[in-house]
Amino acid sequence: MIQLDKQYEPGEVEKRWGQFWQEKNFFHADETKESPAYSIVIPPPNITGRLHIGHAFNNTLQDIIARWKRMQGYNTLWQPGMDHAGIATQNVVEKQLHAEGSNRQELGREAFVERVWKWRNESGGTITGQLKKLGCSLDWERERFTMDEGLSKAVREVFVTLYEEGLVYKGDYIINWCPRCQTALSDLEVEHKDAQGHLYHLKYPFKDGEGSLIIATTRPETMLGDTAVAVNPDDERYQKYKGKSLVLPMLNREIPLIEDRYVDTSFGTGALKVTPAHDPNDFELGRRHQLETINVMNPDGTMNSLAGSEYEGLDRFECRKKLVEDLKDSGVLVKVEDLSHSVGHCYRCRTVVEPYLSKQWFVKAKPLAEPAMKAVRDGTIKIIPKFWENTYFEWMENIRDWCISRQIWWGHQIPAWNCQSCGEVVVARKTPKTCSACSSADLVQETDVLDTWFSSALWPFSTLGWPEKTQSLERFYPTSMLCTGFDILFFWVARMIMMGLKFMGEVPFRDVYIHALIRDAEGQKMSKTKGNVIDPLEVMEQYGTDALRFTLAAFAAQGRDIKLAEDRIEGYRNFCNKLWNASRFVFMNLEDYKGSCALDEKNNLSTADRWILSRLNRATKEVNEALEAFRFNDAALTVYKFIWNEYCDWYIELTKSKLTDSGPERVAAQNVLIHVLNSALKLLHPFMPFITEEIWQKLPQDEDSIMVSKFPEFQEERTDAAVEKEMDTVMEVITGIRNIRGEMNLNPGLKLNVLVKTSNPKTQKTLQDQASYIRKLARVEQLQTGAEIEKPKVSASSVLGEMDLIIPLEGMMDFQEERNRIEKELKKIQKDLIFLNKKLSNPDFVEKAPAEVIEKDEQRKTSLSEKQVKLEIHLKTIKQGID
RNA sequence: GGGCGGGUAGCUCAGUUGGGAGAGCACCGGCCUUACAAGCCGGGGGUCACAGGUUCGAGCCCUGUUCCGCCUACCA
Repeated sequence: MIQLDKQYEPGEVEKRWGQFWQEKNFFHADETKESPAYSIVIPPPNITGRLHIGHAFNNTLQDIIARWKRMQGYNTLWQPGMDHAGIATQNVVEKQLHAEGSNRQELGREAFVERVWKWRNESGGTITGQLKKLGCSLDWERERFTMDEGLSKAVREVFVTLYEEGLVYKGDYIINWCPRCQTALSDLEVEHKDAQGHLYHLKYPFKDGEGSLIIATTRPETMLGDTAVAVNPDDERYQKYKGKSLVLPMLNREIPLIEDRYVDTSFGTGALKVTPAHDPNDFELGRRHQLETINVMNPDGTMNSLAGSEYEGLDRFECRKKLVEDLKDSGVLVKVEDLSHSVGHCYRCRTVVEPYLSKQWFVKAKPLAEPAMKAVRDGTIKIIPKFWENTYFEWMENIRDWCISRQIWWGHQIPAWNCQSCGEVVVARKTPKTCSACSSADLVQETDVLDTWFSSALWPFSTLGWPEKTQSLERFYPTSMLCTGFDILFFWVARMIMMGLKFMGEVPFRDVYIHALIRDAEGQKMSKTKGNVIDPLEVMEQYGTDALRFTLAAFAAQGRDIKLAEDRIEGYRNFCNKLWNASRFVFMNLEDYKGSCALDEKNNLSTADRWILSRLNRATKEVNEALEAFRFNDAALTVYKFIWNEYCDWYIELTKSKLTDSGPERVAAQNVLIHVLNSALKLLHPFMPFITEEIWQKLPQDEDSIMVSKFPEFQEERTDAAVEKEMDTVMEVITGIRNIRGEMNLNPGLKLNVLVKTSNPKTQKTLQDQASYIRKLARVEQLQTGAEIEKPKVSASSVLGEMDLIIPLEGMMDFQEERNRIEKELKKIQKDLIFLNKKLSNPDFVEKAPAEVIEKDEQRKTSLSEKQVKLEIHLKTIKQGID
């Protein structure tokens, strides 16, 4: 006989089954298998990453779907892998070097990249092990890395093709520059934060010495790169200065006054200093007016020689400080205003980003965005919840070219070579030996690498072997669903759609499930600096992985952020224990069990048996439907309620009386106990893989693992509405008795005699047939039913629909207590009746409401009235008892 | 500036076609009833942010107000 401990201990169990699944290779998807495929690619975590609660959430949801689909018989692939995370990883290794008193420049590019690989092989990807701990059924055999040879080949193929089609170009533009990381960033990689700054008003004198203009700026240090002042041609105030020149203070450079309708006459003074090398709008202005561009900063954010000898070498913010002092001293600074404005920061290191003119590579986005929008518009791709589609369209419609070059060393080096002889740029799939224009061998490869998101954009097909025509690609592309947070909707999802359509001619996935962000109990975003992070690994240690997973699923209602509170996790840990102990009970009653767990319909199934089977069937339907629609919380809650509130609270209690007998009823109960437990475990398995496997393996069955067993399916014919109704009656009586017991403060151990008066012969029969249940669960000695029952004077009673529940309490009646109870009930009824009467006497309602609604209310009114009458009579006798 | 999401029990949140609101935790009372005290039984608790509107009927649909959160934007 199988015995379980009194408490479920997750630690050892999780380790054991985690290993078992992998040894058995159950996570592997076979591309040669013909059964219908279901595929998901993991959002590749950074190799620098450690599992945080967001990962845990994201991957739990994917695993739920993967395990569910696998059990449904789909050839299920969940593709694992990691992202090389260019800037983040480079930062990590540079920090190490710094600690050693070295830096990457000292090491040189080749040695540095080698060092990063070494780091990655040794300590990169700790998250892989953590995902395994979480129970993720990823096909580890297929693990990919964005810097792998195959994926690098895909990157080159895509880059070169786009270049050949003119969709990749190189040029001088203002980009977002991080002076700390010393690289360009895409628009998306800049985080805008509101900051309290200053608006400096500066006086620029006219060259002819007659008067001056006041301009306003938030970044005074950029004035050193000014090459014009602009006003709006319609601005009356400045008409008279047309065609004049000004003198740039401090540097005494002559700059023209230009006119452009871009200038907002209502902001500041209506006069705008123009710095084409340090502001995107000024850059455009400069282009329109053929202005000189003067870049006054070094890549590290210090001022260069063009800023003048006074400022050269100073950091941009030091420069600002000194310059403002100097401007004040020389009378140029007219006034300083406070101004709150938004300032861009590097998303990797939080340094204030500098708009910076430099030569970069770009992807032309518009032509790629058009089909990507269409795919969502026509429903080829479904975004769930749907409201994210709006966000997607809005961004796509205003999409700008994507800056893809990064001035770092860790990443895919751009496959472009500059000919040192003739200046030709050679872009090629294979490293060229000679210049395509002049045949010189003097080629130097572009030093920049590609944005990490460039390779991520290819993930759904590059991981499957593209550009080779592999069977995996054939089998698993397009993938079925993508599960991710909204924070990377543009970074990643949109770009995958663009690239997938461009290079595969087909969308990369059908369903995109966008989940919410996990916050702390106060709704704050979790962050290390705030110290409010919940570490999933600690939670798993403390409460068990299954409890964490279930909590996350139960919280995953669509469209709302998740405030994670620890007591919820504890609650679901208790659920594990509940399930464990229910199973313990089942095993304790199997010592003589010989049958198979297959359900023989011809067995003498009791009412309770048939009831729980019917309920199981309903739960099964709901779970499948909920998962189909990615309503994880509904699915989780359905299983939870079924197991706890139906199987445990009622069915197990009901079987106890059957199990004490020997004979067919005991065997039937055993069969049903096992069958329902088995099915419930399967329903729960996607959410709680470990505990379900542990219990399931002990059940009599001959399959290898619950994770490859068949997921329950709804069977119409298993639904038994009649028996559910019967059980409802029984449960109603039991609850009614318990209620009286509780409210009358009767000892729970006290056996009671109970009378149920009802004129409905069917109900009478039900109660008589199921009397043993009522006796056992409500602690009843004698149960008498009939139409002509005389109510003893000293008794408590309540009205349950068509039944009068009467409990004689001679010698132990607390009349006052009973009176309170009845009056409370009557009060409620009166309130309801007033409401119903009002409603039903409203001619509009009777005239316009659907017949079934009126019917329902009429019935309610009738039964309430009857109940009222009965209770009033009862109350009268109670009052006599008091007197 | 524009857009989106949200305000439901003390707390965290469900509520899928509009027909008088649910869960978990917390709280109160009673139980070691031979699976489970991480449990069992019973109970109290809500002008569904506010104000209008549509409707016989609104937590749900429409308008406005307000508070919170997020995304987005080149006003120097």
